[in-house]
Amino acid sequence: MSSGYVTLGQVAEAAGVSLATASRVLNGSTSTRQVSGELRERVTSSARALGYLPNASAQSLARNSSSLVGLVVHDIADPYFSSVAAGVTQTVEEHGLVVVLGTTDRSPSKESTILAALRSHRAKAVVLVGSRSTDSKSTEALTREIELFRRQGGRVACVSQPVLPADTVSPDNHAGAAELARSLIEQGHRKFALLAGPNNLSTARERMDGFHSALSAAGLEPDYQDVMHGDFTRDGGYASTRRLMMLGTEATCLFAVNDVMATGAIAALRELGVRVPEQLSVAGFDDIPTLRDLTPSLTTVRLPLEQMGRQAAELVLAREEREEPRLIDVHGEVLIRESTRPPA
Amino acid sequence: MSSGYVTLGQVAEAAGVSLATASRVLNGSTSTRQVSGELRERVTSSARALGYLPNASAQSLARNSSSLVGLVVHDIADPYFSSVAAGVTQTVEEHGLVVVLGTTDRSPSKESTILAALRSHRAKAVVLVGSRSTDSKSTEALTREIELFRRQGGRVACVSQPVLPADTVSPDNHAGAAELARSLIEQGHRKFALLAGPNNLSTARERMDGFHSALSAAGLEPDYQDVMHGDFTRDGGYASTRRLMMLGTEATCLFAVNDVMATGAIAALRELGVRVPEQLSVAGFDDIPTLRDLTPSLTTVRLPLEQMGRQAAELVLAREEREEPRLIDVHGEVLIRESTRPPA
DNA sequence: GTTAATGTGGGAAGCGATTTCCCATCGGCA
DNA sequence: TGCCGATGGGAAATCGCTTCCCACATTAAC
Repeated sequence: MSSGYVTLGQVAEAAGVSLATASRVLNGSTSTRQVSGELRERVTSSARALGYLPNASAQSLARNSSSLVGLVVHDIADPYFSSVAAGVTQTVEEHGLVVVLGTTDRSPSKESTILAALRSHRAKAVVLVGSRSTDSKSTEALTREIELFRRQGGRVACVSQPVLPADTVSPDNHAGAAELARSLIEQGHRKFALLAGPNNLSTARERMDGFHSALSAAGLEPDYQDVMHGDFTRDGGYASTRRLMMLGTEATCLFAVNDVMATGAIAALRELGVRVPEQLSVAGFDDIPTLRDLTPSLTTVRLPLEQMGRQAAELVLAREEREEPRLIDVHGEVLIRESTRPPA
Repeated sequence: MSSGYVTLGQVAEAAGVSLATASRVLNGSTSTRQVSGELRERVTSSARALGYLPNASAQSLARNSSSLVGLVVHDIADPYFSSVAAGVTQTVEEHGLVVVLGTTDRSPSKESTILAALRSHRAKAVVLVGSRSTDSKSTEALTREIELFRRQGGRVACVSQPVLPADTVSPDNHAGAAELARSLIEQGHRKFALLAGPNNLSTARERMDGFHSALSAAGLEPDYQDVMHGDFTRDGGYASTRRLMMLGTEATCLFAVNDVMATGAIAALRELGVRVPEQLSVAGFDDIPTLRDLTPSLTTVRLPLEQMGRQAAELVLAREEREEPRLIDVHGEVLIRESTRPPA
């Protein structure tokens, strides 16, 4: 009573039935087994009376599977990840399961560690959010970890990274960036500066590629001197932009591969006395909800982040056990707002 | 091999020792027991060779305690919570533990559900973030849940809510809001409009009270017609502000009890053609990192959100088992920025 | 009126660790 | 040489729950 736990055995005893029966009742009749109504009632009521709460560890051990679902992000404070995380969390909780949050800090080794922990807990599934480095070196350990995870019956889904043979919710970065580029060209821009991401991240590269291909299609040669590599963070965007401006550029429009970097860029430009969009247009990607109130409002490519999280979770929690890894394509909608305008 | 798990038994067998010995080695010698160096080596190496990974459920069952630490927030997409969450997560992971994320959606019943799940998993501790309703009705079940949780040996810490008898990291909302009010008065403001939070949330009320008390101290009577109640969300702030302006106000400064609502307020004012700060000053509270790049930059009270998360986690993970619930006071620093200026 | 089919409850064997005893062995010391 | 206290290792009991399998009963089928 004071420090004790109520066990199934105690419930069974109180109800005057065997452990097996009590278990059956509380599990809503395992498979086709039936329990008479009267016993069922006795068990449930004494369980309630005793305040019985099953020991999840014991259940996991016996069932060899837990009610845990992993959610792996790089940085939960980053609004991109927190938006997706919100979707994942909602869905997982709706299914009566529990979210285990792991943050990688963008380190592949940490990611492997997290996956191992999930494996150790016999997690039911895991949703990997954000793009990973694609160079085989650092992916190797991760891939093996994932392989082990699914060998245990765990399901895996990715958001924004069709790297692994797993269900994936993938925004069409290439098309979105290309469409954005076309809109900017249409506005009259001819020379662009680019705030790229780390080159080994698929997401970053896809957005760059999409942007480039649209430029090429329009007969424009991107000026590679105006490409700065950032790290997807606000401060990275800020620093890269300062560097870019110090070096000097003739670009009339700056495309940052995500909104967070674009935010840093605008901050840097303001400090340097460069007015946006009058002197330099700025465009981003993602349409981060928290950043929608920036001034000037960001021209960007909208991604339904929260919904993507929900879809990934659904994918991984779906009863159906399909062979083919599913790929859900997400369309990004170009939003022309205040931060871009036709060049002077 | 193909679908199997490696158990401690297999490791022991491979090393030619008993289960007990293998367990002792892998746990770094339980209590004062020593294992000879040679055996120790044999065990660790065959564990590594076999790719042994302990079954966390089995460990939890045997030890009656898991490596899980709960993190409960209202809405992980809200930058306030994601900032604190980042701090908590960092610290928990540094300790080699695993974070279980629960989102309440601001519903007390969901919160109880989460706590029960944590109890069921024998979580080591839980960090509750964000203020809860203080009316006893909805707190009752939660309090009981918490009581049960700690009876099981679980530790509890709260961030920003010294409601329960638990370790708490609490910003000094009253003092911060008062200091902010004094600064605004010093700027020359005499009539204020207030975007309050839900009245039953301690955080919201403390900030209101602090603000009011500073006004009174300055001989100013707050005009209660200009108090709008919001819900801590951006859209709530937006809607309340529209309502406020429709009703008309003579205030020269609008104080929103958090940055998120202030953001909504600024958006509404812009739509209404009211210039900030020229026509109306706006101040917030929290200094949300993601919102620092707003234009105009927000006058606010800075709270070290991430650090608060870290502290709460430290509190709950500290080895020392102190009797008195600890209370860590966090000072909020007033930051006068662009969104407020002396009235015309 | 047997035999077979079905429906229900209980017994007991795991699940994979931890941990408590208990025993064997090895020195040390008288 | 003999006894005793350490010391290191193993057998086995748990932890709380699920589930296979058997027993008994009731009813259906012939």
